[in-house]
Amino acid sequence: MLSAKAQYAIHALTYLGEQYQAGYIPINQIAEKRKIPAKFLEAILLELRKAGVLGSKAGKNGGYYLLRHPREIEMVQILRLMDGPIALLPCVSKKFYEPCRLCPYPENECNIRRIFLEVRDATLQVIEGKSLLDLMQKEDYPDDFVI
Amino acid sequence: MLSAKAQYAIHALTYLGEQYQAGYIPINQIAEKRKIPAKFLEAILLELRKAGVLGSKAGKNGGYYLLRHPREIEMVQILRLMDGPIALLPCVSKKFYEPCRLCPYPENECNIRRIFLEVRDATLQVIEGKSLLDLMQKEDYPDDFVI
DNA sequence: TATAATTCCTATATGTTTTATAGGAATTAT
DNA sequence: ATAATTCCTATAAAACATATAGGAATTATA
Repeated sequence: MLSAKAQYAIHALTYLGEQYQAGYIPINQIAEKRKIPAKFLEAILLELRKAGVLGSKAGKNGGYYLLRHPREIEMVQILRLMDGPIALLPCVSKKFYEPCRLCPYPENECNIRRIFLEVRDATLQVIEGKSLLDLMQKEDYPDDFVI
Repeated sequence: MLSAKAQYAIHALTYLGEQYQAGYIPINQIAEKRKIPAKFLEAILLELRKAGVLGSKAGKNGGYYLLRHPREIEMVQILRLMDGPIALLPCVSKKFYEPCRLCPYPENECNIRRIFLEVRDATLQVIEGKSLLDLMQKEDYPDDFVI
């Protein structure tokens, strides 16, 4: 399962995408509309900003906004950023690989590994190529709008 | 990612399957051969026994054994037993469903949900139908052997 | 029948991660 | 100036995962 953090991130980002006309969106508005604890959300948005997904403006009338078109924000990046590996086992992870410590035979002969590699590939097959736009409720996002 | 518990369970079960000639297998042997903390493993095997996956015999020369042919032990049952849901979101879980608490619009219109349903289905597509036998290193398990 | 090897069971400890909050500094619009 | 915001670091609280303790019950067999 995704962590609460990852779920909050997804909902916050889709909210930002859906409110694209509204300029800078303050944390509290997102928190209220999507029922996310405000201070926790603050930490999440900070992280998304540092990862180059969001921009922000401090001060009165400030807030957060998407740095790129939702089509250019990869779903898989958000998931990895928040929760780490997509794979179910370290030994089949693309980005967080670690060797198996448990069994004596070599990895490339392991049937456990082979099957969990299939699972990982099936998952990536679905989510690679998916963007924030696919997660949003809007069909009518302007083709070139970035704040 | 799978918990250590789920990984230990998988490795313990495949070990039991691979040692099918050996009769009752004591906890300590599995723990040693698969480098699993013995007391933790004990709790896991107990749970698998209570779930009807394993049988056990107490006393000298006792130990654990598979109650069914490895072909009849479903991978997906083990995963759910150890770690709960296969799905990444509660609102798309088959066996652990919970409604979404975050957004205001109805579930059947939610694009987040739609995509995570795709992910779940892709995962299940791979693992449903897979059995312990598929996870084991043996190709030559007798067609009808049960202890 | 005594002994050793095992599972059984419940409780608890320990550690780690996740989730959440606190609080003040810096920034900005008006 | 003031108010509304982000920024940042620290910490608290809760939950969960991992691991261990220890004695009772069971069983084989010497």
